[in-house]
Amino acid sequence: MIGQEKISKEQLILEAAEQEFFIKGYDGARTTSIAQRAGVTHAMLHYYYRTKEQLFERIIEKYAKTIAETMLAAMGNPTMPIVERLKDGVSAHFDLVATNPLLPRFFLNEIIARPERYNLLYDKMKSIAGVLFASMQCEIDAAAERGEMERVDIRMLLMSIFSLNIFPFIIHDFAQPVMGDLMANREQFIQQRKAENVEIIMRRIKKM
Amino acid sequence: MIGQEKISKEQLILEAAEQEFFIKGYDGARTTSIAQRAGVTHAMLHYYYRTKEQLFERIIEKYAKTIAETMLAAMGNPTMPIVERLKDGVSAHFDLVATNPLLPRFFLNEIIARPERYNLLYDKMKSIAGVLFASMQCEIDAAAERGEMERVDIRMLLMSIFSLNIFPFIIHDFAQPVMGDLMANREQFIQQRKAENVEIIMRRIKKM
DNA sequence: ACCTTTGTTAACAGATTTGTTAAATATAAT
DNA sequence: ATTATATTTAACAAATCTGTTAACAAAGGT
Repeated sequence: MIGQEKISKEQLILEAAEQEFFIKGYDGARTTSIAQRAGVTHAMLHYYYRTKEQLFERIIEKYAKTIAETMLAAMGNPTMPIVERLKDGVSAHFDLVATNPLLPRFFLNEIIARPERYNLLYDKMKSIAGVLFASMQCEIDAAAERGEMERVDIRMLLMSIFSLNIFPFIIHDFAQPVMGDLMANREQFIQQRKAENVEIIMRRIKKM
Repeated sequence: MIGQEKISKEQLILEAAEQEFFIKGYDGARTTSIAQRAGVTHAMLHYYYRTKEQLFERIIEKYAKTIAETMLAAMGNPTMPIVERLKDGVSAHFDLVATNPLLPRFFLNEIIARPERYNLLYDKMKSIAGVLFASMQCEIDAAAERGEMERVDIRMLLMSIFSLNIFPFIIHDFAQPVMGDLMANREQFIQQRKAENVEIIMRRIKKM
């Protein structure tokens, strides 16, 4: 059989689980349904991954790095001057979110449903965020002093960036039917939305 | 017993179900857990509400109007001039979201997990939105023509408003630990966040 | 006091779902 | 070819969860 790509069943199950978990969450997902989606019996799922829990953890592990990188991307390139850096951050963060559009909602839901599970993640984030926030705030204050931008709280600004970049993907399927032609072409809409978010943040920090 | 408020068990169950469904979603919620939270046996839950499904629908019914009103509030007061109207809309929408901070995430999740359930809601929204969008866009274009504001797409602007007003409540519990003192006082943070969102939207539409 | 309606409990039944096991088949190594 | 190892299937076991039922208790009206 020429050109017949052979993907292992183990891999098929993992991909099916991803789709199922992302849409229905841990509680809503069924091992039998995941197996069915992967085209195998559910005994196979347990053979490769033992339990639903372990299968889930595999997926969490797989995406933990993606999430961390995405959030870091919003901080932009540290070598740039702060205004450009923020512009770059908005754009880079948006692109990464767009690459995994279902990930934020999935992850937030799981964290809210079982917060104790993610204590390690928290501690890591807290220490990293503390340092980053401080240094960026310092740069902002200096730039504000020079009249290059408004003095803003970096935490508020990042919350705005996350809101603007993530939420449109969360409501995407809900909003599409009521938005007329605006979201008809997905690629086009995403580009427009990115430009809009950059514009909003740039106007927010522009000295007036 | 003076001052001893007596709340019916029927009501206690409904309130417990609300909390449970809001946090864990339909699939994650357990009728036994809801009953336990309400301080009754789970047979009582079935006695009053027959099935988990019907109990869930009661809650959906209860909040459907709230959701519709909240979204409409973002359109502001139609008698105001458009710039003030938008400012009023951001503020009013934020306040309503803040009143039911768990509602948006809950509702979006349920709609995404079972879209077929909400077809009536969709049709109603589509017809209402179509008219409202058209009239607001008309006002914006007229104001832009007079140089009072930037010409923007009302649908993009509303998506920005929804994003900024809703997302902070979705990530609230997740963000709090990493934000230092910023979110320590909830009331204060909410006021700051509202002011920030108004500022962002006003800067977005300001003529430059 | 008596009867009716409503509320409450405990025990249980049925369905669903996760997970196991043992036997059968295929694959690879020696 | 033979052995060992990996994969696959079907049947089953155990746990969980939803929903029912029958017996019992409380409240309210006549």
